[in-house]
Amino acid sequence: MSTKNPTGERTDKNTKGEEPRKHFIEEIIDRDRASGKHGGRVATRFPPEPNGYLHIGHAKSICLNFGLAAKYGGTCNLRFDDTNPSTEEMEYVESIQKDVSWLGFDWEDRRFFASDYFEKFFELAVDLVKKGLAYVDSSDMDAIRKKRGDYNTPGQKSPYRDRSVEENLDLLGRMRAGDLEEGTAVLRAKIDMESPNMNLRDPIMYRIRKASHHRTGDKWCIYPMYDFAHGYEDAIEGITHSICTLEFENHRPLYDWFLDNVAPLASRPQQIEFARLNLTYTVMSKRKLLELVQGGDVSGWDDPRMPTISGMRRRGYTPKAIRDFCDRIGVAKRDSMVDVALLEHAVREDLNETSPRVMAVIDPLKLVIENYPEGEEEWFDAAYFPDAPGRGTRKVPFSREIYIERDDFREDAPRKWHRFAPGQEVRLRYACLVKCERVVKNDKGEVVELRCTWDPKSRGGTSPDGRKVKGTSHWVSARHALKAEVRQYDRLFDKENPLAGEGDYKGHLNKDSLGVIEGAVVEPSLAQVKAGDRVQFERIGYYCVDSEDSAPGHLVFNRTVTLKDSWARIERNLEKDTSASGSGKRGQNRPKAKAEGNAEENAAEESGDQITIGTFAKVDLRVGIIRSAELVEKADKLLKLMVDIGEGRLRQVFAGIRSAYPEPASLVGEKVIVVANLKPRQMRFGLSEGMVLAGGGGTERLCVASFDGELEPGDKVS
RNA sequence: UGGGGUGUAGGCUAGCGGUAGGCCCCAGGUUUUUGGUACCUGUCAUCGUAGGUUCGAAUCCUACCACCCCAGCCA
Repeated sequence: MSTKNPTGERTDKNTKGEEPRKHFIEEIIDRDRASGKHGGRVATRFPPEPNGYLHIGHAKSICLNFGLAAKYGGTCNLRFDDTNPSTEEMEYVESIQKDVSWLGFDWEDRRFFASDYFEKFFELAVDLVKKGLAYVDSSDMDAIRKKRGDYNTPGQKSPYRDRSVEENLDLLGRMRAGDLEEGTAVLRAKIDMESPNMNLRDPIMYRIRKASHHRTGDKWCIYPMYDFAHGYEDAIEGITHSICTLEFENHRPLYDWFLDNVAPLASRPQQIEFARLNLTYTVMSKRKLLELVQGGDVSGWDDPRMPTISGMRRRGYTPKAIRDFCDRIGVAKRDSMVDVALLEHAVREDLNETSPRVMAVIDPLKLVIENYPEGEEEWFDAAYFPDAPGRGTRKVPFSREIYIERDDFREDAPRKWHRFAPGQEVRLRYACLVKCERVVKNDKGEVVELRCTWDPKSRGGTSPDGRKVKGTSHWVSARHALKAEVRQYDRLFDKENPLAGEGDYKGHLNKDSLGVIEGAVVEPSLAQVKAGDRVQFERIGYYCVDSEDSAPGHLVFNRTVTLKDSWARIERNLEKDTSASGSGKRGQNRPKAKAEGNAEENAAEESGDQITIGTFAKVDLRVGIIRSAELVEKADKLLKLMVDIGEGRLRQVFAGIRSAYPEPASLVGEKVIVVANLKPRQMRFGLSEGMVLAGGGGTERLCVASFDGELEPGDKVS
């Protein structure tokens, strides 16, 4: 219902994303509280099965359940759903507890185990038997499966379905006592063998399992099934909202059936389902993660490439980043696959705030400052947080021989290269300006050393005469350098969805997901770092001291995530410019776009960077005369041009050349080159019916290509 | 060929009858002793499709289509 206030403004609509929007579960809770259900109480639970380590998908559920409790002043229990002794272990309950508290959530004194309720479950089962709603089926597994039917054929009743209550009670007692062997009998709920919902075709409640349970030992040899147990666990604990993932939607009628057919318990919980998290470039099922661990594809559950909480912790992720991520992805019911870039964004955001900056060189190249006295050294002040100098500084030693990043040097510098190259001056961060004078190579022609000179007046890295030095590089003094091992982690899989398509997902493991670099060097202030410490290696990325393998004499750093690298982007575009002569829109080379590229583009791609003359000939270039030119409002780069190309009408063209022609009137009368057969493009200001060729790039040196001479509008340009 | 769900830009997500908003990605720019950060700007959606109701539909109705889940003595 829409309501309007006296000024006519809608009052029930979300204002510009101010209030965090509510997801459907919060709406359900709001409704329940408004109607007084559960006395307004909110009680949730996080119910992991202790048969594996928690992963980022569980984090979503943890944040949801604990978050809801916090938001509504309720409680959230940690409950181990340990109803299957054959897969569960104490190791897992330890790790789960560690992960939940590390994420920042507190279950206080509410740690529960389903196994604590085993006696109660048995009572409930007996109750159901007495009501004629459960029976012992002595069929074997195979017979039960066959009689269950399938989607198109109803199931058939078991021959044991109509045993008397007495017989059932007796049999159930013997199941419990261990008189019956595994697989010879189960307790089943008597519901409906013809139900279109397979879950309702007399689901199994108890199976015989003569295995030792990690908590109850050998006390039991029958164990309850999930559907039978879960609702009761919730009810016993007074849970109000029992949140689980979508695949349990089909089980909800069962959840309700079990609750409705026994005497009322402490509360009547409601099951609500949401979509589990999927992340690009990884897998999320416990089974597959186990396979990776057991198959030796990773070093363990806490391998920093794993999407497990423990792996991410070791990798350097922060609890806050993970919580933020979970907030951003939202809660809904549609299947989705979240871009791992969003996760990376969340860590960068937190780490940018919290990680002190230090200098490290991953792939060292020696640089000798020829006019710096041998044997001398000086120590420069360097801020841990350059954007907040108050947050502390350290001293960084400088001397005649230093290491720089090999990647920061190019013998043949491309355009826009601001870093080391012959003859180019570069700033050494916090230290000084140096100029590369000479390159020393070995027999194989590899660069082994740079010979430079420095400007003593630039101490601290300042420019004494105000000369522009665009590039700043990180470095480490050779004499003072600490050796370090650096592990350059990358995505575990090289395919967005490793599960899609044919073939085993393991075939898509990223061969380069772990790059171990032994010969890195770091500044001496890092000598005392402790396991888990996080830093930013300036200009490179965020790193974390490995909690297992790092030691004072042997530092090991794990790459959490790289810094954003806009040089990589520039370089990509440069390559594209040289191969495609800068025509058309740049920067749309997302993987999808490539696949959907039209035939011509594909043809061009097939022959590498070159196109055939035939392809080029398809471009219809015409002489055009600009008849009018004006600024486009709300578009600071565009000019609207009306161009005559001899068609008897003017073409409207929007061109991004405003920076070069602040007074567009000067363009009127220019003879220019127009791409005449470009597919018209609908822009918010109107239709753009072609393109005017221009030279230069960026804002500097931009100019439309024009002709002099006796050319007529519409003349072909070749 | 049963049942249960879900469909809003490249990816997430809001919208709850008044004509699509946010975040990520991408592109460009300003500031910068990190090609980082911050800030600004921009591109991209006839809301799965087709009908209908209505002055008005992403929102209501109908039909269709696509995708996901279900035949463990797993959870």
